[in-house]
Amino acid sequence: MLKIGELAQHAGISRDALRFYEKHGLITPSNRTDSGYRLYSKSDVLRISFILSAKEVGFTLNEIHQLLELEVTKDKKSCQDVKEFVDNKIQVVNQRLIEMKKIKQSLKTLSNACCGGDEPATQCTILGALNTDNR
Amino acid sequence: MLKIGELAQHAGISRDALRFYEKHGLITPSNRTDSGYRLYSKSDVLRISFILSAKEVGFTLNEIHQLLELEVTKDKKSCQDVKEFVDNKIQVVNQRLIEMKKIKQSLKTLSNACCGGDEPATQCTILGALNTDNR
DNA sequence: CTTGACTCTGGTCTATACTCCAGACTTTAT
DNA sequence: ATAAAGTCTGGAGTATAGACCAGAGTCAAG
Repeated sequence: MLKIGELAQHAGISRDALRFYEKHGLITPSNRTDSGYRLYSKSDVLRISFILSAKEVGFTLNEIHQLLELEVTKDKKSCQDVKEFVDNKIQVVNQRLIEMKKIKQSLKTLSNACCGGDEPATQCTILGALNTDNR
Repeated sequence: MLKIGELAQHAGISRDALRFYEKHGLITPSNRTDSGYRLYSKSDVLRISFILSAKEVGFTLNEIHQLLELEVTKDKKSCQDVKEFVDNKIQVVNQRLIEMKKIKQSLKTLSNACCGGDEPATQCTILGALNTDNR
């Protein structure tokens, strides 16, 4: 069981962020000490790591909440509903993957076109790289 | 040359968003009519499309500004500086790509595990999918 | 030549995702 | 035993990315 500061450090976020997530229903510490200190279990750690991944990927806390909710409402929601929701998210992720690869290619083009020495970066513009890519 | 409403429609964003980007130095319309209407050129369109892609990928407007600035400051910044900055962004993108693929895999696992009929989604939890993936 | 759609500037308002106190209590280290 | 470090709740403040509105001017069609 981890105290909030330990989990925060482990996850690389602030204590306030953890309390914020809790306030918005994304996570509840498995336990509290008698004095009221939050105690986080191993599965809490997993949950936080999912939240952070999903955030990194561009989901809002609200969407992440919905994703996590699927667990809670499992008996009420039909599989079909869940499947539709999730499949929709997959499409969003796919679109982002495409954009991401485009940007990455542009950045790479830019980085490569860029001399690497210390001469003026006359060639170095992203839009230039984009144009180059588009040819 | 497009007026703001036309560009907005074309790009799928609001006029306000365009003016907002302008206020924050991400784009300036190439021209104005005598009466002061903004006129956007082809390269403005390209610029907007870059901005939107970069946003989709998770860059903040501030970061996008910096990326676009590379163009403006090309004579002041040495290539080495630009390269470092860009290479750093590439790493960020790579990290996001990894997270993205992980999430996508989890969502897929979830979607597949999910019956597809209308029985209760007893198996359907993301954390479950994550655990399954991690095995 | 007027009406409706569009645009202008400037300002206020909103949602999201936190951060940063304050004042009080708890735990840990010396 | 006491000081420092950590935690609690509640609330105010901040940054980002716009949305929305008012009042005034502009343009296009009938």
